Amino acid sequence: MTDGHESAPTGVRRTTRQRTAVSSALAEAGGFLSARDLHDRLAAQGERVGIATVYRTLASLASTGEVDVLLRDDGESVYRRCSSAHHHHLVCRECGRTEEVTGPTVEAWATAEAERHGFRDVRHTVEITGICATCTL
Amino acid sequence: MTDGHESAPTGVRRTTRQRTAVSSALAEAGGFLSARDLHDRLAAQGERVGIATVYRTLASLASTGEVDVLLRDDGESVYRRCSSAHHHHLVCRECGRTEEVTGPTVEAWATAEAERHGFRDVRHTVEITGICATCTL
DNA sequence: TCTGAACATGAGAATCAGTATCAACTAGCG
DNA sequence: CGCTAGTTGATACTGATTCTCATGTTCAGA
Ligand SMILES: [Zn+2]
Ligand SMILES: [Zn+2]
Ligand SMILES: [Zn+2]
Ligand SMILES: [Zn+2]
Repeated sequence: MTDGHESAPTGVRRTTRQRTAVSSALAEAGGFLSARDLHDRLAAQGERVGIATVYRTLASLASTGEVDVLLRDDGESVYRRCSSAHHHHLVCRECGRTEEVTGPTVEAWATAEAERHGFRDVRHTVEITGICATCTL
Repeated sequence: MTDGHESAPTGVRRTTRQRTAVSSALAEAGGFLSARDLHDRLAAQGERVGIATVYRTLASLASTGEVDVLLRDDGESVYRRCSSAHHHHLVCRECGRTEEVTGPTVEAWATAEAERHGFRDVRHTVEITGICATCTL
């Protein structure tokens, strides 16, 4: 772990067929998809991209804030192209439909609550789930 | 999948050495532990309980609300004996110290936000993390 | 106390998402 | 074109959690 004589990326991000494919497939999807879902979707449209590359690309997109990552209850991560502004999600447990919600209320509450306990450098996770109007019909 | 002639538990909950051991070990621990942690802890004190049983017991305790389950970022679940009243957690990212926080504010916000979008049967997850006072010193 | 059916257990196999390897491949620059 | 650093993907691997199923226990009832 002293130097990088092997091939540690130095910061250049190349454009490849695979990265483009993953990005646009994710954009077209609109909702949340797991890496596996995305891989299948790509395969269906004839784009051959290795699952490892799908994971790598998603991780990269997530680190730049281009996609949102959600850790589902079953432990699998799902991704979605997402506005970069801080916000939370309202997800339908039935059909997966997702709405973005912003909340100065929670933001303030979370911060206040944390400071009250002497915590600093506060972050938070808020997820709301329910059954959407369509699925209630 | 039509009837249960095999041995599907019908609702009776028996007391066994293993369940007692898991419950009390969890109570003694106080904080959040993974199933593996708990298994090791039991082994250390001479209690031989299969890992599968640890998982089964934890799942059972979680379903009755006797323990809290938290899905960590790395995907592993951690458990903790917990008051049954609805509340959220404020966790230190450095030492793991945990405070329980309740919030009529978030409760109301989450519900209102969900209803505004036509969602019903609303549930929510809220986790706040930060660096506690002790770790800041 | 004795019985037996329903429950529970545990060793090990199976699953499954995600990561590590590493040789072959290619984008981008000059 | 030709080189070099960044990329890819088949595949092995890891680590958590679940499944299998033969064997061991619990406890209501006799
Ligand atoms: Zn829905
Ligand atoms: Zn927020
Ligand atoms: Zn701390
Ligand atoms: Zn709440």
